[in-house]
Amino acid sequence: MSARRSELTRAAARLFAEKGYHGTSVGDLAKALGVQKGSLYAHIESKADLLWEVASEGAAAFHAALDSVPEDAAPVDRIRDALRAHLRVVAEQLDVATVFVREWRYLEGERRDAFVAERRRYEERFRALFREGRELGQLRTDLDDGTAALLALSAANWAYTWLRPGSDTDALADRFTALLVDGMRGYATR
Amino acid sequence: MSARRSELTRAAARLFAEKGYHGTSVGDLAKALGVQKGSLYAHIESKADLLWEVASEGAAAFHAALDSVPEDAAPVDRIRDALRAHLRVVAEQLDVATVFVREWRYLEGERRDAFVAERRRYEERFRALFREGRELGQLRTDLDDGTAALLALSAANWAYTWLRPGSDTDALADRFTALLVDGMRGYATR
DNA sequence: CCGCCTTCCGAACGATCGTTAGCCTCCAAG
DNA sequence: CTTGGAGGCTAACGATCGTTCGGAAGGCGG
Repeated sequence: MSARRSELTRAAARLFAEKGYHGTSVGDLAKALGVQKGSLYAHIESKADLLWEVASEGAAAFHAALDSVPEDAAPVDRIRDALRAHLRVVAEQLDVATVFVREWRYLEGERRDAFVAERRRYEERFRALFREGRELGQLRTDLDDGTAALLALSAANWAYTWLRPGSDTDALADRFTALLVDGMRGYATR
Repeated sequence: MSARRSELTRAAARLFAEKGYHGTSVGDLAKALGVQKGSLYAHIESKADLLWEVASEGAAAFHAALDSVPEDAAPVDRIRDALRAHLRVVAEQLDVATVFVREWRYLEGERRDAFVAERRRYEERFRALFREGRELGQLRTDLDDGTAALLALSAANWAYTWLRPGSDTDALADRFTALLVDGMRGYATR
């Protein structure tokens, strides 16, 4: 992919995140590149292509982040690492993450279906961390792991609204993990 | 406000939630009422009025929900009640809640400023529950109440994406609260 | 019965939308 | 030296956007 084309994708991510997909016109994208809007069609077939591309980039980034979590570590450590990895993606690729979380729903047809499947798969991988943690006995055996995963995923998915680039996302993820593990009333058990 | 006008506001909430503010045309709104689009201007001055109205309705609903939390109850109970109240609003007014959480950012000018102030005030009221819980000693004294509030608010604000009308929101809120209080590893202390 | 108010229609407004077309320029590979 | 592709231009397309306007029903209070 040409350098110009990459610039276009980056501009699309930024503008879609800032003004929304339907709030961003092809003219806006052209202006961001300093070009007439008709010229963009040397690079794309339609505006929808850009949304698909940015959304796919987001899916790839989050899956790659989860891939970095070691499979043989202790469950609590894996949960902490998964949260670290997720928040790092959000902070380092905020525009892409925003499109991944909020703007994907303007995808249409089979692209939408394909994206939803990838998104569901990501959340399922996340959920599995909690289920395995309970099954392996490192988390309380009566844990409601579905609720725990939902709570963690809520924090992860909501992060794009408040997380700013440059934040110490590892520390943030560790605070979330500590709270999830020990709670607000319990006392440290280690 | 006339009955017809209320119908229009409800249709706007539904369509803005389903297709987004910029993805909803005045023609779409007119079709929902079975009317020509020009006819809507007997009720409103602009499309932006409807967004403002729905967003304001959401702010009022969430603040009213927090008002229902008794001030003299124990901190943990107040947190549980606040979560219950919030999730109940989401489930019972899903469209309005969706606009309140996601579509408000297309407000412009002083309306946007006013909304942001109301939203910040709501989150601040929520945060105070955790801070007071720590200060009053019912939560661990070394609690990171900012992180705890962020976690709870994330769950609350993300709920519109998965919560369906008719869910048992009280039970849901109780599960969230139990997890926040006791954690995934701790054992019940009562 | 009159006049007003609400509600809607049908038509049109200018602006902007996403997209296409034909033409031009530049540069690198053959 | 030629040629072809990449990238950009200007102009225009039909569609749709949010909004305005004049007129006309219909009901309701005076």
